[in-house]
Amino acid sequence: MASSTESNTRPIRLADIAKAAGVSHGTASNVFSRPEIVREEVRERVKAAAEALGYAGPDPKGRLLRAGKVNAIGVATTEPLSYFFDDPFARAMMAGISEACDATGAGIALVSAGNQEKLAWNIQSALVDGFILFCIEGGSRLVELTRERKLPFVALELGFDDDTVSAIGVDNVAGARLAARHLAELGHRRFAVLALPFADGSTGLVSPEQVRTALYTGTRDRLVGYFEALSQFGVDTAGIPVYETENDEASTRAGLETIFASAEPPTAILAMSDRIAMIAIEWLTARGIAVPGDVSIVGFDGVPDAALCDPPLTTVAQPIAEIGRRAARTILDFDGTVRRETLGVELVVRASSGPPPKAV
Amino acid sequence: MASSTESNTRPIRLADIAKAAGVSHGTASNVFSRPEIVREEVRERVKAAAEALGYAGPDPKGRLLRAGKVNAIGVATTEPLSYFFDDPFARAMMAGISEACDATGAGIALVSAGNQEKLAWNIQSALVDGFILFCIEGGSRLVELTRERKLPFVALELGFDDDTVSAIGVDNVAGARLAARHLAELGHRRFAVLALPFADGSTGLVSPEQVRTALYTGTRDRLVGYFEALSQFGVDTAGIPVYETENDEASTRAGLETIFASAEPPTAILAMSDRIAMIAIEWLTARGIAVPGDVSIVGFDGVPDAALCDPPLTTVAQPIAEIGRRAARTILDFDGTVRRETLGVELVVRASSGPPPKAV
DNA sequence: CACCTTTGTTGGATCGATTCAAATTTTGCT
DNA sequence: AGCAAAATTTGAATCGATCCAACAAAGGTG
Repeated sequence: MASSTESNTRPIRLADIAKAAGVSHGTASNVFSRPEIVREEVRERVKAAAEALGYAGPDPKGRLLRAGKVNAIGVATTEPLSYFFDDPFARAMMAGISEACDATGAGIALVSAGNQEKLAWNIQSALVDGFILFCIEGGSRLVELTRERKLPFVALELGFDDDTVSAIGVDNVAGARLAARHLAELGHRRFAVLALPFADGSTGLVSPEQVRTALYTGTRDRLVGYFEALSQFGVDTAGIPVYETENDEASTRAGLETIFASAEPPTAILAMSDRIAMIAIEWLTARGIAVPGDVSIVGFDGVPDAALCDPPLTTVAQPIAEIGRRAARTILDFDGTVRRETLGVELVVRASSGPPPKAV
Repeated sequence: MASSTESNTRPIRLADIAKAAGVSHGTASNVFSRPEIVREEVRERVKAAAEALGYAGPDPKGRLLRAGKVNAIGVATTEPLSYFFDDPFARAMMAGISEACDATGAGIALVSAGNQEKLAWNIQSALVDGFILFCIEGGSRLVELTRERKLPFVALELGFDDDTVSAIGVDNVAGARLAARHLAELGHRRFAVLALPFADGSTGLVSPEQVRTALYTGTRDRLVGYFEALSQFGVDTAGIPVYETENDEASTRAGLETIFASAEPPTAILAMSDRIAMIAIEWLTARGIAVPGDVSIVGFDGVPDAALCDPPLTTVAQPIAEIGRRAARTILDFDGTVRRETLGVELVVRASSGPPPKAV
């Protein structure tokens, strides 16, 4: 019940204290923004007036309009807000973004929403100097929405070929080659791929046609990398089942059901994300299929959790934090140019991959 | 090098398109904010003009000043920004906050900074409707800083006795009693406490004097709860070492060194956070001390990770997400009153606690 | 003492929108 | 056609600050 009596009085403005102190609003403003240029006696008088009236200091809302710069960068996704705190990949990325923001004193505004309509509104009304976009699914919509704000923005992962948008990602082809070569060198010849989305809203086994017309070229590139490397080992890539998941538990499990219903199940799984890989490990282990004894798995991303699961995951590690750092820098130091960066990846061999079982 | 030619032309304003379309700016504004009240013919004309000039839509910076509401809540801490994505407790809390924000379409602005000076500035200039404060260390400073903004704010964990600030926390005394009673009932009689900070910047063994003058009453209350319960079992609480940590690895390890240097080391450890407890488990295990065979440990908080460590941690679970949800609601539905809520906790028994070893 | 600096202060213009009472146009009806 | 009611449109006021050119006062110099 505190402060209910004074609740009808409207907040104190700078002009109010200027009047109270008997100075112009210009001087009053200076007292707060450049105190050194106003005479001490006056400065004290204004400060006293501010104190007496209970002035909260210059309202950033007012300052903002004049200054133009918000000094905050928006991070947007089509997922719910909690994605930023739950998903390991997002978290690692946010750590990198945080670091760059901490260094320059910029703030972070998280932008998302329950539904598409609100998302559009939230992007339109976000008070930020630029956006970093997490382009998971619905990435293209997100890009379109953001483009209309006419603010600098950068997409994480070069999701599409559109050269007009800044993007930071990794060399997916090279990374995928690394993963596939590793398994082939261990002796594997029967593979399955658990893929990320090629397009919005579809899941299931993927046809070459779908691959060719993939909306998400990152997914396609990884597949290309897998196949390139495997071809070099004489593997018939046409016979490899490629199951498109939504990078979640349900679709990954469905994919595994499909793949292992086969008469000749694979001895090695190429998973396009660590998330998928870890779900797969759990699924296989629960069914008594040994990893890597019976089936080897290689993930993609290199999230911190991957080192901690059982068995620890062999994976293609992206420099996630570095991507985040660069993305933030791109917005913070925006110079009007489109910037597309491709970073290198690294194969991290752990315990989820080994030679295929002897007897077939 | 895109768009370098047009970079010197200043952004299009609503007034520009009003002129171009030959209507007043009032009408132009209505086209965007209340399209239904303007005649279709005019509406189309204005939209066409906007399209032609490349207008990005009403600038939120301008709208904000008039509207007054930002529609975002600030979450502040004295830790670096990455704290929100690294710390399990913070993450669970943010998940609850996210949920409430998603539901109402509000945004989240993360506020922090590398140093104290920037922190002050960032709090003063954050564009938010209110704050949620993570009061770890330096909590009192954070509260003072925020209070000056004269915006609604709520402190997480009733860190201090100050009744003028809204706060949401748990019943620390009751929770601590639960933990201590559990261990006493298992037969333990020799205890040690790994505490959270009692005041800023101090660590080490704590004297009763320090406890009495504790800045953080949450820490004090937990200790009081521990001692109350143990006294009932005839344990001499005066002989229990209480080591103040900073809730991090270094100080916790130092505390363990101190505690286990004793001739009669404890058989049970009361840790005031899961973080501390998990660090302790790791430290003990690495030294060949079995948990719970040789030493039992009970944590506090109930972060998700606690269920996954080895052995799974017995702990006093706070309704973390619920606290977050309520905190967000408190800001979102602010009614001018001070609100202090105390939520219940629950003992979750897992494998880190068991009877003390037989032979002493 | 006139003149030039230096230092401080003033008040109008501006940032980009929304709002609302008043003015204007349309529509409906006889 | 005439007139009241309804539907649109206008333009000034406002939100809360910062910026800056112009001015005033004080200090220094020949």
